[in-house]
Amino acid sequence: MAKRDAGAQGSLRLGVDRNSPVPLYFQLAQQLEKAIETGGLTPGSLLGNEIELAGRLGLSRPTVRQAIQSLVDKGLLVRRRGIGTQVVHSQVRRPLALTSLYDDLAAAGQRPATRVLRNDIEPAGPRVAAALGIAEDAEVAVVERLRLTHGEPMARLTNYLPAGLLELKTAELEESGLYQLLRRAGITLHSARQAVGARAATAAEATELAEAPGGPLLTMERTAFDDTGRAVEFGSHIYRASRYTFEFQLLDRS
Amino acid sequence: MAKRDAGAQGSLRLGVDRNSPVPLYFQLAQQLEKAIETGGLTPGSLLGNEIELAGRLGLSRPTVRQAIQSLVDKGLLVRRRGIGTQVVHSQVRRPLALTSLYDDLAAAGQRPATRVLRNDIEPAGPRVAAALGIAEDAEVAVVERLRLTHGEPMARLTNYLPAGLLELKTAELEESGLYQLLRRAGITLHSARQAVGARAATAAEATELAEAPGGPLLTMERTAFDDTGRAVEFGSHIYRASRYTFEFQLLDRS
DNA sequence: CAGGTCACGTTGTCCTGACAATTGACACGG
DNA sequence: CCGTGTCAATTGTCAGGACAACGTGACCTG
Repeated sequence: MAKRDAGAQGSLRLGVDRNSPVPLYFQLAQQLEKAIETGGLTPGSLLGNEIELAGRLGLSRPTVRQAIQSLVDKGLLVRRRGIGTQVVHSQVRRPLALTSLYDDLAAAGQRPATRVLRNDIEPAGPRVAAALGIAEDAEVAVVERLRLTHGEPMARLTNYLPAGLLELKTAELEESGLYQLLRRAGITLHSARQAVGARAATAAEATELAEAPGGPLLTMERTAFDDTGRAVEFGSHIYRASRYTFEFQLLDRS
Repeated sequence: MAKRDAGAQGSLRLGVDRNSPVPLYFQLAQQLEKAIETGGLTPGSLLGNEIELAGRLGLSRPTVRQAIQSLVDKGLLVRRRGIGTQVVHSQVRRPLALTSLYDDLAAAGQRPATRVLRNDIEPAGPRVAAALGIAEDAEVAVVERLRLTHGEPMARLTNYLPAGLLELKTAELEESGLYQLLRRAGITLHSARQAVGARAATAAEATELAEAPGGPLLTMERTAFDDTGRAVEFGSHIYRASRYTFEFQLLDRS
C-alpha cells in the first residue's frame, strides 16, 4: 500500500537555484506563496511532509522548515503536529502594515493627488517633542498636505520629522508618498505606534475637506521608528469618515 | 588584549532547566524578555555574540538563535550582521492584537460592566452570511451588549457566531469577555480581519450611549478566524469617540 | 592627512543527524 | 456498539559543524 498522500500539490513544480544569491529558503517561500496566491495550492490542502519535500528539492529539512515558518508567520500556513502543514482557509488576505496612505491608495489602483499646504522648519513644541523623544526647542520639519482622490479631498496630513534627517522638497512631496521618500533616503522603518480615534470636524476642517461642519472625522496619530529605535516621524492626520476606513489583519501573537 | 566586550549584560544570570518540559529556546527567550523589561538589559546594549552565549549556557547555537529570533519577531531586539544583536531603543512597547475590548479594559485595571441587551438565535441574513462565509438561511447566535466603565456607557457591541459553535449563557456574558468564553470552549483564535471607521450617531444610538445625536462614533467590524480558517465570529461595534481610541503597534513585515 | 585595503568579528545560511511530543487511524476487547 | 490501547505519521526540539556575507576598525599607502 502507498504512503499517505503527500499533499494535493502533486505536480507543483518547485525547484531552487543554488547559484542565485537569493537564500534557498527564501526562494522556496516565494514559490510556495505564489502557488497559494495563484491557486496552485488550494486552501485546506496538505503541503506534504517536510522530510519528503526536502528530499524532493535536494534541500535539508531545516531549510524547508525555515521557508514554511516564514509563511506561517505571514498567516498563510498552519502547522499541526501529527497532521501536517496546510494552507489556511483564506477569506481575505491583507497584511497592511507600516504603509502610508499614499501606498495604500496606489495599491488600490487610484492615483492620489497631493497638495502641499506647508513645508517649514520650526521648534518642536511640547506635544511633538514628546512624541519624537527630542527637546522641545529642537527644530523639526513640518509638512501639511491635503490628499485628494477623484478631485475630492480625502484627508489632511500633518507630519513632523526631526530636522536634518532628510531634505523634503515640496515638488517631491507632491509626486510620491512620504514613506517612499524616507525609504529612498536609506531610512528603513521598523515599527510604529498608532492611535485611531474619531471626532467632529471644526469649521475650518470642514471647509478644507469639503465636509459638513460637525461631521465625523477619523483621526490617526502615528509615531514611526527606524531599526535603531530612533523616532523618525510623527504624524497627526484626519480623514473624512465618509470616504475612508482603516482595514487590517491581525495575527495571534503566541 | 581582551576580546571585544561580550555585551553589557555581564553578570546577568541566565540558565536553563533541562528537566523542564518548557522548550529550552523558550526558557531563554522568557529570561531575556524579562531582563529587558526589568532593565537588566538596557536599550541599545549589545547582547553578546551567539556562539559565546551558547557556550556559556551549554546550548547549541541554533537554540540560542531561535530564542533571539522570537524576540526579534516581537520587536524587542534587532540583529545587525557584523555588529551584533542589540536591545531596541524602546519608546513604547505594546503588542495589542486579537484581544477583545474586555481584555483591554481589564488589562488597564478597569473593571468593565456588561449589560446584555439580546441573546438570540436567528437566520444569518446576507451581510452576516457573507462575513462568516455561511449560507444566508443558516442560523447564527446574536449577542448585543452594552459595555460600561465607571457607570458610563462606552460601547455597543453586536456579535454573530455560527449556531452550534458554543452555548452562550447571558450570565456568563455579563461576567467575562466573549473571547474568554471562546478560549474556554477550546476555540483558539488565529487571525482576524478588521475595519475601523467613523460616523455620526443616530438618535437611537445617541440615547443608548448617552452621547449627543450626530456626535462622532468610532466603528469597528471584525471577523475572527480559528486556526482552521473557519470564521468563528463577526462583530459590528460602535464606540463613543470621546471615550475610546484604538492603539496598536505595527512591525515591518519584511 | 586622506583614502583605500585588509583582517577580524558577527550574524546569515545551510547541512546532517537524532529523539520527543502529539495527533489520527485502526485493531482489539469489553 | 463503544471505548481503549497501540501504532504510524508528522511536526517540534536540539545538537554540532561549516562556510558565506557583511560591517567595522585598524592598518597601510599615497
